[in-house]
Amino acid sequence: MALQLFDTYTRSVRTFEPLDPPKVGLYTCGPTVYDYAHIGNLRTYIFEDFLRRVLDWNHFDVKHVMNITDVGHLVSDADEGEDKMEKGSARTGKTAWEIAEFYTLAFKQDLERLNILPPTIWCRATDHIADQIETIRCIEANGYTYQTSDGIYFDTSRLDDYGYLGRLDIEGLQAGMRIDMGEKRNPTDFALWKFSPKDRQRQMEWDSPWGKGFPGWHIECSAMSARYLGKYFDIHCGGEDHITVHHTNEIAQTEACHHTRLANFWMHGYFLQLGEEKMAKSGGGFIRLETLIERGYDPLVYRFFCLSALYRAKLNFTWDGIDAAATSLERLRKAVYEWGAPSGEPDAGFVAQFETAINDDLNLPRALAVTWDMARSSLPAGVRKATMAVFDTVLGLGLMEWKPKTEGAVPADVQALVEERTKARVEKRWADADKLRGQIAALGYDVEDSPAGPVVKARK
RNA sequence: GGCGACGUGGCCAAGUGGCAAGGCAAGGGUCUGCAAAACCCUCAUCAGGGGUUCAAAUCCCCUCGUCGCCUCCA
Repeated sequence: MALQLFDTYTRSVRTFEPLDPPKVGLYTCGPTVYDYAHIGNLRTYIFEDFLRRVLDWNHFDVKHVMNITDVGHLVSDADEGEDKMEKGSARTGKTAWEIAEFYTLAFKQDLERLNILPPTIWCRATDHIADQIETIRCIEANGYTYQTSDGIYFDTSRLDDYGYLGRLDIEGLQAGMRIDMGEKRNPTDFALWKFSPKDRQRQMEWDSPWGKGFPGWHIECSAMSARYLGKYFDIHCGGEDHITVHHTNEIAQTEACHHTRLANFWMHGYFLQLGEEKMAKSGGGFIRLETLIERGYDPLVYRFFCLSALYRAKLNFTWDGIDAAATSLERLRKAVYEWGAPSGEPDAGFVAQFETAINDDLNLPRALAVTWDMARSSLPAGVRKATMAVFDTVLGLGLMEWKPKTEGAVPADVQALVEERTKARVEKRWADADKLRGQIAALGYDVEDSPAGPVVKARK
């Protein structure tokens, strides 16, 4: 079955065909590095990783570009020019550059812990100021800009199909406006270049044909994607929140400059819901991957959790849900481990079922169901293992490498009790054995009898 | 105020016109001295109402509920 993907631009599932086979250009909007990523952010990167792996599965040659936004997105279009980087700087006393570096490293560590494949190319906004200026000049030369007292703006009324991606109701937006227009001509207009405030020095500012300042929110993606992937490439991804503003404006910029709609496919990951509301950096409920680790979960439990829902549906985060994922993943890992070494060919039938699921717009929940069917099938263990090796190239759960944890040293007193109990069991003194198990439990250890002898485990 | 999405068993979640995947939990069972682990079995008519159809969780309408976007946001 050929790969089918949902395209937000056309609001339909389409057969994916590269523009220039077998090459595939993939651009995924990266983080703004002014704070840690929360697990809601990470859900989107996990989705993009599944996409990347499914493209690999289909033998495409993927060039994956991810940006790091290390220059201030403005707090709003109409404000005084304060941005999140400078704000973070004021909060912590570090320079904006140090903050960007710190959170970039933290972000990359999160990706690594989640088994997310690194992109082919990382690119930072501050390394591409010249490209951004060049793109703005191009837009200006084509007549889509105007200047106000605080910057150069994109005139969205000049594009007939502005807002098509988000199916924006421009008049409706006018009616229910919640934003301060400033000097903008249309509510949907946005800054391409902002001037530095006259009364103070910004940490991040550059010279430009329009004066000293810094780039607007959306221009970096148009500029950097064009540099690395060309004016029109295969797939552009991001979170669902990007549909109506960020990606809509990227498309506007690129249409104004290059006369293309930037990407052939537009794909969006949907939000992780925390109880009744989305997880937000402002407000409560900021859960990081680190938070899960502190609570004793393997980071891959979160990846597994994301696997249980479609990328195109919101997913409810609950601790019960995480527990369920932890238990489930543990069982799968143990089973795969106990199968021993792979032998023979992967089972063609199950591989075909798996492929049908993932090629159907990344239906990972169904792929996971196939995985369980396969795991519990009557195939020889070696074949199951060989088949799982193939599945895990997409699942990315590290199933082939996993080993049961070798228990840390058990305290001598516990060990002594365990040995005493073993002796009691050999002599069939059951009451004594149970009593000893109780004593061991009181010290915080569980003892389980296996054919190979007792297994002692520290209680969580 | 405008636009949009969603509402499936105790929980998470597939399925979008033809007898409701999967995981977790729960109950029962096999195994075990007893347990644990593992394995097996059982467990839903799809928010409510109306309509279209031979046939609807799946299409249309209404009601109720929840959420997202419109402001930096994955």
